[in-house]
Amino acid sequence: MSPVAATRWCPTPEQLMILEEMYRSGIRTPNAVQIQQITAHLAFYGRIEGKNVFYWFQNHKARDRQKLRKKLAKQLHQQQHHLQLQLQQIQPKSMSMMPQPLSNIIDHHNHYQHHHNHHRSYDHMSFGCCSQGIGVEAQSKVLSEHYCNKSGHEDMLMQRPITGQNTSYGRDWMMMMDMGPRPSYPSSSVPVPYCNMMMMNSPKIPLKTLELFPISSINSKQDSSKL
Amino acid sequence: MSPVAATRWCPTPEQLMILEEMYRSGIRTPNAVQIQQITAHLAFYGRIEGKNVFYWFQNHKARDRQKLRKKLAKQLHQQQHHLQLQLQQIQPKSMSMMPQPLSNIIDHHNHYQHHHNHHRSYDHMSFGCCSQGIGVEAQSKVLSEHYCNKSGHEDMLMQRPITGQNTSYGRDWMMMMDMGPRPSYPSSSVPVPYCNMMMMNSPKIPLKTLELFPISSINSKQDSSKL
DNA sequence: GCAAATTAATGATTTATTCAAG
DNA sequence: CTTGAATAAATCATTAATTTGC
Repeated sequence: MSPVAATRWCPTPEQLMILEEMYRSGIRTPNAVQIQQITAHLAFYGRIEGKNVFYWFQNHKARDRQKLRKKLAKQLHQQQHHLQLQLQQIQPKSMSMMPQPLSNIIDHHNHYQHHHNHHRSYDHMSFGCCSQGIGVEAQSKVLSEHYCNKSGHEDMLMQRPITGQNTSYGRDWMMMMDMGPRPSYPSSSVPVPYCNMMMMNSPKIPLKTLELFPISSINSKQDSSKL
Repeated sequence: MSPVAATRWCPTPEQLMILEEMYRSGIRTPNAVQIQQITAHLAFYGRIEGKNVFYWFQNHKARDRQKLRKKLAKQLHQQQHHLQLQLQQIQPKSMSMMPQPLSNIIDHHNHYQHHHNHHRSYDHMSFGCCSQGIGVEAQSKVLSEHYCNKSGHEDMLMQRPITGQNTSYGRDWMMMMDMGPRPSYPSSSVPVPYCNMMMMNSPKIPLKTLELFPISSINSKQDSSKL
């Protein structure tokens, strides 16, 4: 048996530097094709597989967020005190300021009434608090933005395909799968709802065509097809 | 146009943290005055309206309860199960053949076994330098992964293969990914220092390694995607 | 100086959550 | 309401740093 490769991947300094540079310059969740390419290039410096690249970005991003969160939490810990004081000023005897254990009881008590009241007072609101493609993702986006803010890309950051799936690994993997098992559909017509146009994150192109011709043309077609 | 504002509210990390802290400290159904106050405070960190605060507490409370319910249900179920077992012990009948969801039992006993034969693998990687034998190792991995495959239940026997990868949804696409890395570099290829290539924000992709990797067309857009 | 012991980092997996399509 | 896709969070496991006693 092969004496090597029975252990976890350990990035060489070169690989690490490149990955970090990529991260710094904004890559967070590379799609399948990107991963492929990154992997191919990093392979020059040592053993590496696609999954290593995938995991590296996942972990790095997560730990970045984690770090940032701790930082913010610390910062806010002080504000916390301040806030509480102010809240107490608002309603010195408010039940809502009671310690947690009582919350359930309290809640039961005034649920009906409060709910009713508020509902009334906000009668005019539109109840569209859901059903758009923004959510946790966006939040984390904000986080990472805080961390590696580049310039004025904020609006781009917030943009997500409004109705569509998030761009991501999933579809890409499927496409790769198509390479092997079964070509369910001709590579020209891909049955995936494309909505990311401006979002530019998924080359929904069967991988096999990668080395043959520029994908941009296809992309542009798709772009115009939606939205 | 002005960045956003036409989309639903998306709490900034600071806002979220403050809201969560308030929730933790007992606030469940803030009244109108409180909402106003909270809103005013949170407005410091970003766009926010009273209704956002209102809905946030509403949703958070609801989901909290939901979580709790599930948890309790689970506990109860377990207790029942234990009780049953105890009863059966008292009155042992045909316990031996008791049909049980094996998955539960089998499940969490993984823990891989160690492999201490490998710190060797660094030898040829020599931190600091590069440009040598890569390429071959990946195969063994692919091979071993090939065994524990979905769809076959005989694989249960193989579960927790000694060297690594656990079963799971991850593996499938990793295998797919393995198609790509293709560590076998064309002999001519030179490791262009290449960090920028993948993420050049420029919409038009300059690029040096173009001849080898058709990245340009793909990357041109995606790269800026996630930054 | 040196390993054994301990701790910190980080690669790899698993679990929980979220969104929205059916 | 259920379910699939995506992925963030939590966790596990191993490797590197480091501390420690000799």
